[in-house]
Amino acid sequence: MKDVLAKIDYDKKRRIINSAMKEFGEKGFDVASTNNIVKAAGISKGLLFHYFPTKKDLYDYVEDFTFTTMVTRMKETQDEWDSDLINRILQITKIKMGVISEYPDLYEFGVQMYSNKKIEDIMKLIDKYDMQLYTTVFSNGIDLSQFREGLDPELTRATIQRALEKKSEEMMNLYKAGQLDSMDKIVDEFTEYSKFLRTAFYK
Amino acid sequence: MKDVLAKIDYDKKRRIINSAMKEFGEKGFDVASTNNIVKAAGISKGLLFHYFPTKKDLYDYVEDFTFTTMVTRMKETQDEWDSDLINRILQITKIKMGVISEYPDLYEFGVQMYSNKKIEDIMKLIDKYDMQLYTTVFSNGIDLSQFREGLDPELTRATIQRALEKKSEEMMNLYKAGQLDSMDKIVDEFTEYSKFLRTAFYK
DNA sequence: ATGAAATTGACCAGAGTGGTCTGAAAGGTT
DNA sequence: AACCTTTCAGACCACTCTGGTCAATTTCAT
Repeated sequence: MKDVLAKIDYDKKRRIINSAMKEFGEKGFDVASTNNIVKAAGISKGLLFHYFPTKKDLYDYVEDFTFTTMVTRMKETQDEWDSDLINRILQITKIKMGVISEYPDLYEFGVQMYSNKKIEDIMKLIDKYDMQLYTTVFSNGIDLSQFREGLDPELTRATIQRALEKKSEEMMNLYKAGQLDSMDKIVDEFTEYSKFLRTAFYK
Repeated sequence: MKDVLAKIDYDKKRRIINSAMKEFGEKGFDVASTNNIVKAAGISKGLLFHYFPTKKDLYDYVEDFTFTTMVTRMKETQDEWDSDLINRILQITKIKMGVISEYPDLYEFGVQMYSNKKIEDIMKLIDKYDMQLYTTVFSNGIDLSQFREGLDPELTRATIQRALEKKSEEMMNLYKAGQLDSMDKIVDEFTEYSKFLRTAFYK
């Protein structure tokens, strides 16, 4: 499998991965149909099973690909991470956007992946892919002394994070509904909104 | 259909509705299996199709039931709605919790319902069930003059709403994962968190 | 021209589908 | 008890779709 897989044309591989992510992400492993995947990817059924002997092999490959991609992208920028919470969230959001614009269904696939697993299995994955650091990406190394006096720093941190995450979900929904032309607009509005949060919470 | 339906034993009806909500909510109309529904409801296939001539009839009934339940519950408390944003959100959250504890899968079914429909069809439903008021439940009749000077009132409103919604999602996930024993705990922690938001945003 | 690699899609057995139908059980009325 | 109606069961049906196979064709480097 591996040897035959290494030689695939890059675009074809991307098409297969994207189609598989979408189908698995929408329906989960059992209900996902290989027929739909090959149709969406524009290849024949025989070819898919030439590359991936079984449906499960395809799923495992996509899962590994998803983790590896996210971890790699985050590691690349790790030494530039800001200690200011809002800047940090902006950095991570930009990374997410970058990945999503290349693999539009990676995120939904990731969500589906998590929701179908027991907590212990998720722990194993986090361990396997060296993601410990990223589970605390919004708290580790963050400077909490910038917030206004009289506000509990940890609650302030949590609130800023919640507000920005919800905002980003709202924007992503608009984008998916086709009511937002470019991803850059998301980052722009995001930056604008974070100014308000600074006046509300920062010294 | 209607005449035969009116006579069903209440518990049996509730079992059928809950099973149908769960199956439709998880898998959507096409993939949902009537076999699974009857199995979960503990009735025979013949009986289900005695009450609901087709799968579509069952789906329509559950959809109507979901809307009607939500609207009714909200209308009941409408005249007590608070003009204070945080109190209003607390009120609505309690209503939601009440419904969910009676029909655990109603909420997921509702989400699924929306996600499979075009915007225009959703508009029709909102119209049909007289839900216009509830689409603006967190902005209509809210007193924005209580917020601190120097903070944009609309952005403040949106931020409080985002923070509390995200918080409630976090709690619901804990509850679904079995890490939270009672729904009351959710309301308690919710109330506690809202104190912080008051010190941060209110005069 | 030749051999190897990539690619196709008709095909398979099996599982599962929504829905039907015969008839058993339960309950009410006389 | 006898009879009728309503409620319920589950085997059964025709049909669709599944993951996976494989012989045949195309592509391509040599």
